[in-house]
Amino acid sequence: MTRQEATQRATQRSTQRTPLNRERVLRAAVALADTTGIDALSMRRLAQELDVVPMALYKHVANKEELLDGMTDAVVGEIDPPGAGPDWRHVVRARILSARRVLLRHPWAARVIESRTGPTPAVLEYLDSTAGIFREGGLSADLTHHVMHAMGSRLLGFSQELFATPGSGGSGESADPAGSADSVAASGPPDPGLAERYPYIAELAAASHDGDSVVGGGCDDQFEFEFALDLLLDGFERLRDQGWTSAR
Amino acid sequence: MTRQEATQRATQRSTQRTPLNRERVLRAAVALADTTGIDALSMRRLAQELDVVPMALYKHVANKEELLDGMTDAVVGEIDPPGAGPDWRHVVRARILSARRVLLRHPWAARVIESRTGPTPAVLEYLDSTAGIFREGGLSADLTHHVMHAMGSRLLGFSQELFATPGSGGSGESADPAGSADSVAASGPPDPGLAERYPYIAELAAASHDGDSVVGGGCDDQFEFEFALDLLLDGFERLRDQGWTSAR
DNA sequence: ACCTGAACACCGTTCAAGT
DNA sequence: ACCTGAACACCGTTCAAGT
Repeated sequence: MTRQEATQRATQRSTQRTPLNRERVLRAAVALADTTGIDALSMRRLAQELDVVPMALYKHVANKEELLDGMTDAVVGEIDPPGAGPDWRHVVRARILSARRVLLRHPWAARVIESRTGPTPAVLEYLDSTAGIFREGGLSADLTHHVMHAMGSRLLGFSQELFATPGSGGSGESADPAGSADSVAASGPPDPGLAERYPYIAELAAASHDGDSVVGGGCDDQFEFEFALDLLLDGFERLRDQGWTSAR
Repeated sequence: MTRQEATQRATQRSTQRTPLNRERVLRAAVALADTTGIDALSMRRLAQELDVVPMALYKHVANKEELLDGMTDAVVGEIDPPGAGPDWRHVVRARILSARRVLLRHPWAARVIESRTGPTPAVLEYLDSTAGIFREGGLSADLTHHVMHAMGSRLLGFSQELFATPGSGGSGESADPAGSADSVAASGPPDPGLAERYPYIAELAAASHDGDSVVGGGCDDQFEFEFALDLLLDGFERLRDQGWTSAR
C-alpha cells in the first residue's frame, strides 16, 4: 500500500463513520441487544459492531454498568408522555400500556431495568409524572405512595409473570404461571402422568383454550396484563373513594 | 511424605467429606449464593468450596443451568405446604407470605427463578396446590386462570418493586419505586434541585415517613407487599361473588 | 472405564508501552 | 497527552491424555 493509498483509506474511514460518541454507542448497544439478545451484548462485541477497538468505548461509558444505565434511559425515553384528559384512570392506563409496548419492542429491557441498582434519570422522570397522574386524579399522597409500590415494576409495563412464554424472544420479558400449565397440557403428546400429578394446572390450561384457539400456549398475554392492571386500578379508585389512609 | 502419610491423608479426606452427590452439590450452591451472592457463584468457585476439581461437578449436574434449576427447586421446597382452614383467602395469604419469607432468606432466588426458561417440578407442584386453594375457594377454573396470571411472580413472594431497597442484600430481591423517591429526598443533604425536578416523588417520600421514623428509606416493605396482596385478593373475591367470566 | 489437567473461546477491565 | 495492544484474572465447557 502506498502512502497515498493509506491516507485515502484513513480519510474514507473517518468520513464513512461518524466519530464515536455516547449517543452512537448507546444506540448501537440497544440495536445489538434487540437483534442478538442481551446475553450476546458484550463490550467486545459492541466495539466490533462499531468497528472500534474495545477500549475506545470506555471513553464514552465508564464501564458496562453505565452502558446498561444508558440503555435503560434510552428505552424508557421511548414511552409516550402522559396524555391529557379528565379521566385519570384512562390516562394512567394508556401510559402503562405504552410502556408495555416499548418493553415488547425491547425484550431484554425488563431484565436490564430490574438489574439497575438505582433509578436512572429517565426512570425518575417517568415515575414522577406517573405519580402526578394519580395525585391529580384525587388520590392522597399517602395512597399514591402505596399505589406506586403496589404497581411495582408493572408501572413500566412489565408482565411480571413467572416464566417466559414460549414465543417471547430470548431474554424473557413476559412469563406465564398459568401458561406453564398450558405447556404441561399442550406440549406434544400430553403425558397423562402430568395431568394427574398437577390436576389443577391441567384444569387451568383447559380453561385457557376451550375457546376458538387451541394452538400454542393458549394465553393472551395482553388480556392477562390488562386484567391485572384494571383490577389494580379498580382497587385504587375504590380506596380513594373510601378516603383510605394507612393507619399510623 | 511417606507412603503411610499419603494413605492416611487420603483416608482422612475421604472420611471427613461425604462423597459428592447431587444433594450435596445443590446445598453447597445454595449456601454459597446465600453468603457471597449469586454473582460470585461460579462452577469453579463452587467446586473449590466442595474441595473438588471443577469437572467433578459435571457428573451431578449437566451444566450451570441445571444447577440453577436444582437450586430453584431446593428453595421452592422450603415454602410451607398449604394449611387447612375454611377461609381460602387466609390459606392463600399465609402460603404466599411463607414464600416471601423464603425469598427473604435467599435474596438471590427471585432473579434465579425468573431466569429459568421453564418451571421446575417443585414450582409446578407449588403452582398446582396454590391453584387448588383458589378452586376450592369457589373461584371458577376460568377466573382462577386469570387470577394466577394476575398474581404473576407475586405468587412466589416476589416483591416486584422496581429497585432494590438500599438495605437488601446484593442481588436485589425487593425494590422500590416510591423508595427511589425516598432516596431522592432522604439521601444526605437533600439536593434542592431534585425535589423541584421531581415534585411528586418528593411528596411521596414525605408521605412515607412523616410518622415516627424518618431514617433510612422509610418504606415498610412488608406493609407494601401485604397492601398489594390484599388489594388483589379483595378484587378476586369480588369477581368471584359477581360470577365473573371472561367474555368469549 | 473412569477421572481430570490442560486447553479453548470467551469476558470486563487494567496498565504500560507506543505514538 | 492521547490512544491502544497486550495482559490479567476470571468464566463455562470441551476434550484428550493419563490412570
